[in-house]
Amino acid sequence: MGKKPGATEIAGILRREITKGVLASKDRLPAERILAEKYGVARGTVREALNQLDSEGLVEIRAGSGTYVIYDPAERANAVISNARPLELIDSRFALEPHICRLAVLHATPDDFRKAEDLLSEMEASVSDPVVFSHADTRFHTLLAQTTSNSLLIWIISQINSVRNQEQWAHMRAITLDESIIAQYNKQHRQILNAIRTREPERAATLMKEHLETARLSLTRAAAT
Amino acid sequence: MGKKPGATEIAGILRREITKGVLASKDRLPAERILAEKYGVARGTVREALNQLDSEGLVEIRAGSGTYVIYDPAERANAVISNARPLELIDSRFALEPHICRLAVLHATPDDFRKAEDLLSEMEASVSDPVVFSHADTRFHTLLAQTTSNSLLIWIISQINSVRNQEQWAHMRAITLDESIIAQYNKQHRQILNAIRTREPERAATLMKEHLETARLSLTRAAAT
DNA sequence: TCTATTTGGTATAAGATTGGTACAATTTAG
DNA sequence: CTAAATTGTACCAATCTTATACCAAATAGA
Repeated sequence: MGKKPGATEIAGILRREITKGVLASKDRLPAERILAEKYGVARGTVREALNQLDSEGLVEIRAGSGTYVIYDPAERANAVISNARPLELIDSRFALEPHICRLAVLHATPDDFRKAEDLLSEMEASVSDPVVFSHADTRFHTLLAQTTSNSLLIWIISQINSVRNQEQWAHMRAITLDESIIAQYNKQHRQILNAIRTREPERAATLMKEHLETARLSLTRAAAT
Repeated sequence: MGKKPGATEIAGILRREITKGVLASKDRLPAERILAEKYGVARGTVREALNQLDSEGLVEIRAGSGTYVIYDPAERANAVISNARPLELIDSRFALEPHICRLAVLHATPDDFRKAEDLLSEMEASVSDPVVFSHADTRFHTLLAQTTSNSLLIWIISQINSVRNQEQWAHMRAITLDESIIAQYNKQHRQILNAIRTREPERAATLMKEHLETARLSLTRAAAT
């Protein structure tokens, strides 16, 4: 595996150890000569790696003293996303997606409807395949966000979707998505799309709320099992 | 599976590894010759794949050095948020905050009300100081999000609020926040808080919508000047 | 306090590694 | 069959790594 680590690789190794907490803040790293021997590279290479981390603000190099970790893991916002719980996710979607439907009514183009139809077809052909359905479902809700042309909303939805694509949620899909549930979702998706097509903002928003309520119920039901 | 990978397929493999975080930002990809051997293709094919990723902005190719991942979700977040336009921000808040009010009705504690009262007092004492008012206003809306106890919503609102604290928005405040507007905001804030206190979710949500509509109007009016 | 040790800072030159490019032969797709 | 893509090869230029030596700053111990 590790044939010939270079400065970038050394920096990557140390960066991961720092951000993962293996090397805590204020810790002193081993001396450059020690690190060089440990990773089997020249001292200049270790030096270059440490300078990269220094310019990133991860470590502080003090001449004659050593190299110290200076890193505040609290400002790491990504952890919030990774640790979001299912009901928190649903509540967030409850806040966002009905209004996204209202905005979609205002901005949806024929091209958007064509793409949405394709996704609905794909989902309707996948009632027995939760994995394929779930992927198309995510793209459908993403598409609705994209029709708003609001980059901030699109980004927020993409962040929320990144949660759903994580490994821990695969099990959630497996226990909540049976054929009858998927069939119900498909029906609701089509109703929502129709309401947007006929330019009924409040109806589209209400249908989306019902859709999310269905999802919330299937979640709590599964959790009770 | 491994039939005959072409340049597009190689690019797809690497793209997934990058976006899924297997290859983190600043990491160096294996040398073209290594990748060619790994995937069983010629170096030219790997080269084409890397050029695709380069034009997508996912990697940076440096002659004599290597190919480096430059895709960082966190940086993208900053870019999106920094470039958000005022009306996009209002629309996003329109999506989020009414429902946050509904959730606040369910979860608000006496301590939350006490903190909210403090902020209202601070804002009411700042009708002639847009800077102080605006700061307290941000904290008020943040507090509402915090009462939901939904870490995902709290994080989203904090991200949105980070926009409002930026320099370019100072000018926006200056031209939209005169004394009468601030007085109106204060009145609306108090109405919202009262609706939450009396546990009227829909009334709180409606009042929040009216509040945001007022903000939207003052924005468009200022933009027309 | 003074000294020895440890640590980072700098410089250098040779050699290894990497991407850049060109071209003809071959395979694949339409 | 034709056009495009892939392959295999060779060489070039840019960059990085190595190895060594010595200097300066900080630290630890007498």
